Amino acid sequence: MEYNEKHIKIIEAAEKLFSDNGFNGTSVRDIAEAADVNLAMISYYFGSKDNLLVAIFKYRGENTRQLVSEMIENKELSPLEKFYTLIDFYIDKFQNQQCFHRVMAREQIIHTHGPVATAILSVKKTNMELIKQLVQEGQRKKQFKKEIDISLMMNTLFGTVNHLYTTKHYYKELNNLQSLSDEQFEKQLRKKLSVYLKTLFKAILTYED
Amino acid sequence: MEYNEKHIKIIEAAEKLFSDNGFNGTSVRDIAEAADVNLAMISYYFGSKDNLLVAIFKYRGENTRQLVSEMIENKELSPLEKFYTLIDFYIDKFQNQQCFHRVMAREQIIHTHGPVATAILSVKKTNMELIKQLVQEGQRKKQFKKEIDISLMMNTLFGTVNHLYTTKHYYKELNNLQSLSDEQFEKQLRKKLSVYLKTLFKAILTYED
DNA sequence: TTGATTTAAACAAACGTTTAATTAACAGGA
DNA sequence: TCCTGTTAATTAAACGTTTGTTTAAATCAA
Repeated sequence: MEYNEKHIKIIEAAEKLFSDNGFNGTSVRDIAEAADVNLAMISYYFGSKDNLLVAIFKYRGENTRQLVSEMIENKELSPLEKFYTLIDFYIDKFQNQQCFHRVMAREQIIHTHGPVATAILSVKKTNMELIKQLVQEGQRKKQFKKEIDISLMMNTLFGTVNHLYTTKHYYKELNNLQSLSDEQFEKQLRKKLSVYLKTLFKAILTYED
Repeated sequence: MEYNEKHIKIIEAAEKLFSDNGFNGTSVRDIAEAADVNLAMISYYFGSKDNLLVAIFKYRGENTRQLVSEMIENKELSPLEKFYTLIDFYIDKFQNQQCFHRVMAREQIIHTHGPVATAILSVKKTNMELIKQLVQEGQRKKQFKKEIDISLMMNTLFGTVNHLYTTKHYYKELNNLQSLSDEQFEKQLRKKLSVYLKTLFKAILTYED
């Protein structure tokens, strides 16, 4: 699917509104106004509001694979270093596309079947494969431990990052960080999370119990 | 707030529908039909649909504190054993109240302010305090390591359990477990998650890097 | 008889989508 | 360069539903 400027304007406006108010909490009229296009253009371009949601997932789901797989095939880094890079990659992804990930976090709960679920599943499958490769490389080189449940481990990675970024307003409150500016807070959060996750995953990957 | 049978019938019907279709994806008429009450009774009892959502959070947020704090004050168990009990407690909670936790997972993303956010924050504060006590006890007894970011650690606990249970249909697919019956799957998931999290948190709490 | 509960009906507002008319873009032929 | 035929893009208006909430009458319990 090719998207022109107007498609993208609509997609990004919808993404922001879905993120703030949810899919059903956003009207097509809201989107049209935010994207500064006529109401009917949304049906004309995407067919329906549901299809627009699917378009958002397709639009955002394209680039990831190549980036991650290039990084994994990098010969310079040890498996653990690669994993550290992967962690920072996902943190950056959540940080830079917070609207999208909020939409995804909400919609993946409801859509167990249908086109949205299919789009999400395909991204998850890709992630799973790539991480599996990386873990197996680490195990071959005896740098990771033998018994690693990759699926649950991914759940911890995405679950932690996802939960933290989608509910960061609670994190801010619980840690009395309300005085920080948004930028300061985001910067600090990112740094802390990065250090924390690297320690955590070093333990998961190497700690024999 | 006192809830009679009819209140609870409405609350539980709403919880199930919100879980399946989202808050804005569920009409008051749907709820009335599912709860087998007249449409107007919902306004009569709760005032509005928004208040009904708040009522769900209050209804479910009541019991937790006492259960957890009794468990933490139990003198028989070591801090690590207590933490293991806590993990199983939360797994059971998510497993037994999946509808509620799906609603919560979705709504906590959107509600950054207002009565829903307040209700959620109060539950989180309680959890945080109790876990903090437990971690500090473990540190005093030299069984846990010194530097532990409790807030991020909680994020991992809730993030992992939450993400896994709210997106278990993807987990099932990704691990080719479609042939399992729902009961078998749930049973297996619970067991695996319990073992996994105990290993994981033993590492987080004791592993010095 | 009084006040709480329950009901069917009605309310205006908002919803996603479609329609039919209008404008813009652009091709090929003079 | 201009005219013309055709398709694509854009618009305001309207469509029929559905929405959350309210009303006013009816039923119930005490």
